[in-house]
Amino acid sequence: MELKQYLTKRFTKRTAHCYGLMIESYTNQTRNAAQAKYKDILHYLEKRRTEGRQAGTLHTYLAAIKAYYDWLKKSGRRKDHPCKHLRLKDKIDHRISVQDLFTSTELELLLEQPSREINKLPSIRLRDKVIISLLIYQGLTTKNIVNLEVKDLNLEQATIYIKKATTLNARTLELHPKQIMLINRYLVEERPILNSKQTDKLILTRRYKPESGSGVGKVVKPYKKLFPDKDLTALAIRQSVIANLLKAEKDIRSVQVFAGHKSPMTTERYQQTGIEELTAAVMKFHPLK
DNA sequence: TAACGGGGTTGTAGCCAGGC
DNA sequence: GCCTGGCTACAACCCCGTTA
Repeated sequence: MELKQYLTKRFTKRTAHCYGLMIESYTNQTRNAAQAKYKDILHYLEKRRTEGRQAGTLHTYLAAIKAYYDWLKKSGRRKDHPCKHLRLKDKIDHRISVQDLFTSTELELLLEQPSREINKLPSIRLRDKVIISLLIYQGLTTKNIVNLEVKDLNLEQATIYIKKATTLNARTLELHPKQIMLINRYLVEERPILNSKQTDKLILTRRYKPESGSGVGKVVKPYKKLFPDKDLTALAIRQSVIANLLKAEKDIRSVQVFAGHKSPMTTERYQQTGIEELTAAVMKFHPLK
């Protein structure tokens, strides 16, 4: 069995692809990689570490390398596994940088900004506003937004159904009063023009196709200049919504359901005590060297 | 020809599950 | 309850094709 075939069989398409690239990088940079020893693998990882790779990335590289030697062993090309029990000491930082998040007032500001205007193409001004509203009121991920269908909306009951994603639970969320009219206008005025291919997806591109995901980031990008000290992304908006909700409600369980987190541990990462908040602010403006 | 979207590539971060 | 390993989604970037 060839390596590519082995990876595809063992992992998902995406992971197999990533691991394939990482293994290629490893074998290109390691002399006689197929017969490499424990110290050769450490040397390679150290090299990546000095290049500034984050702990999470190093763990991913090691997982790919382990898969490579699993394949060599399984296919009879090698008898031993040089790094089967290798564990990295690099710790992955799971903390959310709460000091870089946005307040509810700042987020509402996004919805009040004029939309980008592009000539000679179908208007997507309302579509962009709908996307912004789903980010700042429901804290959806890009994938959540892309997967939305018209039937997931219930404007009469002011709710929206968010489908289950790989790592997030399904949930039904309330729509903000400001969204009802906005979404209705999008459905009546813009979407019929964009929907020449008769798809059920809610968010469509000006090329008449369902939104693939890259467009969500592009909707957010023009507003980055409003917050020069922070990094405005779709993900940062979601994190802000969750953190603000936790701050206001202090009820982890309801915030967990809102965010779609499978584990309350994930939601807890967004919680921050006053001391931690203060420390974060000090570190941001007066970093200790 | 400019502007845009789509798709591929690459590196990073989020999330979950399981072990200790 | 914390830590770690593993998987995958996301963001940034780039290039190419399409459209006006």
